[in-house]
Amino acid sequence: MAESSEKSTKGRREAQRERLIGFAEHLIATQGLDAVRARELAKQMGCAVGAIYNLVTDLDELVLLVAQRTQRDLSAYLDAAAAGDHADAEGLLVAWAETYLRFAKENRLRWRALFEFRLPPDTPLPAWFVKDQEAIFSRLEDRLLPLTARDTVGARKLKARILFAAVHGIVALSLEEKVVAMPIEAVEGELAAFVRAYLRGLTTK
Amino acid sequence: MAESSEKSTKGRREAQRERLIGFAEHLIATQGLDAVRARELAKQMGCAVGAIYNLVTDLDELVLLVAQRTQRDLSAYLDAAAAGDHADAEGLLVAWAETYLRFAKENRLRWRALFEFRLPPDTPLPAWFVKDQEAIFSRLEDRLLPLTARDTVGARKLKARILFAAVHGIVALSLEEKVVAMPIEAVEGELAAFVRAYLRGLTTK
DNA sequence: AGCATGTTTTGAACGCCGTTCAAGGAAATT
DNA sequence: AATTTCCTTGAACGGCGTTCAAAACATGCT
Repeated sequence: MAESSEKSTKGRREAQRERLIGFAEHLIATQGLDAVRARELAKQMGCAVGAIYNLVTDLDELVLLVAQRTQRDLSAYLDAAAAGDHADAEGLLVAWAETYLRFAKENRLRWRALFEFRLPPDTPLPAWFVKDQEAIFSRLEDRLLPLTARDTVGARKLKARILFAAVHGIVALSLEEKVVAMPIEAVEGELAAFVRAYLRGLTTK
Repeated sequence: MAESSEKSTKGRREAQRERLIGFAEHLIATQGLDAVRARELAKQMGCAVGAIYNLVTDLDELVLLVAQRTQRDLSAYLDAAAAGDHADAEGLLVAWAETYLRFAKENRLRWRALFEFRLPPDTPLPAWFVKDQEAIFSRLEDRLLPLTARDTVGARKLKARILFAAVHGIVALSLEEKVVAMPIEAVEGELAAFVRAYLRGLTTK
């Protein structure tokens, strides 16, 4: 009957899993990565600690699932920014950089968790996680195309990632306050200039 | 008599502190930040757990002290790179970027710890830590001077930090393997081009 | 020398943590 | 109804950072 309340037992399990991810997401968003603790989650779920390990193998897996959601939210931000009109490819790339900064600012703890989590050494990122990441970068590659027309596909892929990494570095060090004298307000004013300068340098040989 | 073995009790305390920092540094260098554990340090020091808290208020403080050493080592790398001869300011800035990458590669865990540690929220970085950091950036500022002659001091300070942050982001994402398809070897080949492109873009209005 | 005073060292204990697992309960299958 | 399969429970395990009463040591004084 009611399809959203119980359904098959398999569907119920899946629903519980979603609920768990939601709680973890909320904990991360409000208190940071370290707040994801088994006993707290159990309390919120209304179950015993052990039950969590039926929905998820690890707390690490849970964190990764939240990270996936965060990546998707970021993707949505970028899509929204792309919807506006931009004179040229550079305009959109600049807008994306500023969108990234805004996303990080507005979702600080969740965004931070994206780079803070560690999976056991030599464990590669799972394929489902990488897939969402590719989606983000493929956008960048497309927009870099007009500016790097003479590059191979591989070289362009790399340049897209380098541009992202550079912008990320700027955003990260500014928000993390690990490096002094990089106040966020000042960076907001300079980020566009940075991207423009790099792109200008890319094209002027 | 023997001045290096005991001296005043105050000096002994200081020596023990150095020894402790050394062990912590070694743990970080070989096993990462999480390996800094009170009981393990006590074992290496040959004392009881509690004694550690006489030399250091926290494990956090200890980590910060190690971070300071790492910053200084990085400083030495940069100095060494500056000793070579470079045609122009750009040449040195490029060399520094590549030196930073090399430092991160050769001291991976220690370098990572520099950005991984967290002090309690709203705790500012201690002054003694900030001081060593300034030393690193002031170099950059000096070299950026010819390229940003028309900027105010503040604007140049910011640009120096932005350049560092950008390079750091590229190095970090490549070494952390959180973003796929940024293999270190490929980045090694592109980092100089990135810095050159940015600097070229900076000067060509 | 003995005693009193201050300082340092000790390690058991506290309150957390992630994770496991024997036991009991519920649901599905026969 | 009986049986098998699955899920849930929560005490228990080993580990963590940190504390603190008591013991050991050092120092100064008579």
